Amino acid sequence: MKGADARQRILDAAVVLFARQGFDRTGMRALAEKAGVNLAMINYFYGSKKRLLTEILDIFFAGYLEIARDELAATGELSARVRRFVRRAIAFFASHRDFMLVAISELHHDDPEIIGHKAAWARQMLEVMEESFAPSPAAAEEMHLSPKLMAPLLTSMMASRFLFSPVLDRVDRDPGDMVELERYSEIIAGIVLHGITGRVARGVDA
Amino acid sequence: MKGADARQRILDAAVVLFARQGFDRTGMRALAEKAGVNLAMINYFYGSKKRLLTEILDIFFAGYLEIARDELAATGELSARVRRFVRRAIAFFASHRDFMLVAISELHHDDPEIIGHKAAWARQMLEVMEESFAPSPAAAEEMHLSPKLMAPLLTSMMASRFLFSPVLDRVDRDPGDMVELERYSEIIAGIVLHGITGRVARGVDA
DNA sequence: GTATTGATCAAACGTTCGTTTAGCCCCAGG
DNA sequence: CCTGGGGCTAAACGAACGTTTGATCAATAC
Repeated sequence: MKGADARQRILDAAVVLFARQGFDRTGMRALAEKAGVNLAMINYFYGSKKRLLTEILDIFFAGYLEIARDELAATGELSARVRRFVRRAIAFFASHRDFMLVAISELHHDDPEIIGHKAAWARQMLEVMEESFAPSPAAAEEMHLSPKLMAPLLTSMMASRFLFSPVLDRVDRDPGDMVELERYSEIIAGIVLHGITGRVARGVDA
Repeated sequence: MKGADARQRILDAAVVLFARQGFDRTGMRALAEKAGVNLAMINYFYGSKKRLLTEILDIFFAGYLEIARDELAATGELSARVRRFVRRAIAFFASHRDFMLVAISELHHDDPEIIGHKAAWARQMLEVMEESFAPSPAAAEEMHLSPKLMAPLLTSMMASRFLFSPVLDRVDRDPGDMVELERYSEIIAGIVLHGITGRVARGVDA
């Protein structure tokens, strides 16, 4: 069954090209060439270009949602759950960088099919968020930390480094000032929990 | 001088279509029709489709940078500066919503001309950030709040509501749970400063 | 009155797009 | 042996793309 190879190579090439050039800028011919397959094989395996995109979206959202379920909606202190969630999610963003860029950079399209597809995933994520923040101290309710606010906020915060890096890498004011992933996770978790003026949130906290 | 009208109408239509459909999905003919001008007028005024995009980018980045300079890099307590910056920036994002969506949603393109254009703006923003966080207490240095981390982070946090709203609006689990802009600004500023577990950061603080 | 200039237009340029078709190759099942 | 069908291909489809051209029109300058 040689077909499985080709099918996978198409998806690998697609996620790279979609992330770097955008979905619309990426032509089927360039995609076929990078994947090393014939042009017609793409629609043979995936039916259409759009279906190929939704498959990429599903891979990312399924992985992201699973992490949220595992860590954020578990039992235990809110701060510990947030810390573990942020660490795993950022590691996942890094290992699936191009999947993530496609998933949250290709947001603007009016296409009701794509938007509906994403909304189905978002609905599940909102449930996790609600479950995770609902039994929190009254402060959360008081601050209006609704799921519809927290889900985009947490995602944006963790993704910010990857979202802007194509531009920031070309600035090069001070190369080498990019913190490594492990510490990046701690910083983001610290800010989520205590903000930038809060006590230094490295390591364990109360 | 009827031309100024047409030129402005083209830009108005472009920013709406680019934000809703994306730059690549928006054709010159659809753009011309929405603007109520002849197809050839777009390149007559702007030279090319890409030049029209850079003009939109400049409008957004110039406004955003000015706010950062005014509020963030001013004198005074860090928390007060952050609070005022967040408030003004979010108001600017809301009033220039489509400009912002184009500016930060159209990030993936490999096009060196566009990336270089954005990098020039990012360089200035990083200078403001450095200036704003450099004379902070040692905690900032300790937490590695480098400009290259803070600039994308703050921007992403404030933009998260607008970035994901096309999808979230279609979820409709609990319509009406979207907080209004004024309170949204306070919440974001509170999280930036004190996190979600910090003391409730509404109103004045020490 | 005539030349100049900038705004506007319809039409066409060549290219690239996503998709489809018709057929080849090769191997398992009868 | 042959017969199907899945993997695979070259070629073509019509449509849409961004851009350019040459002409027309109105108003200004000489």
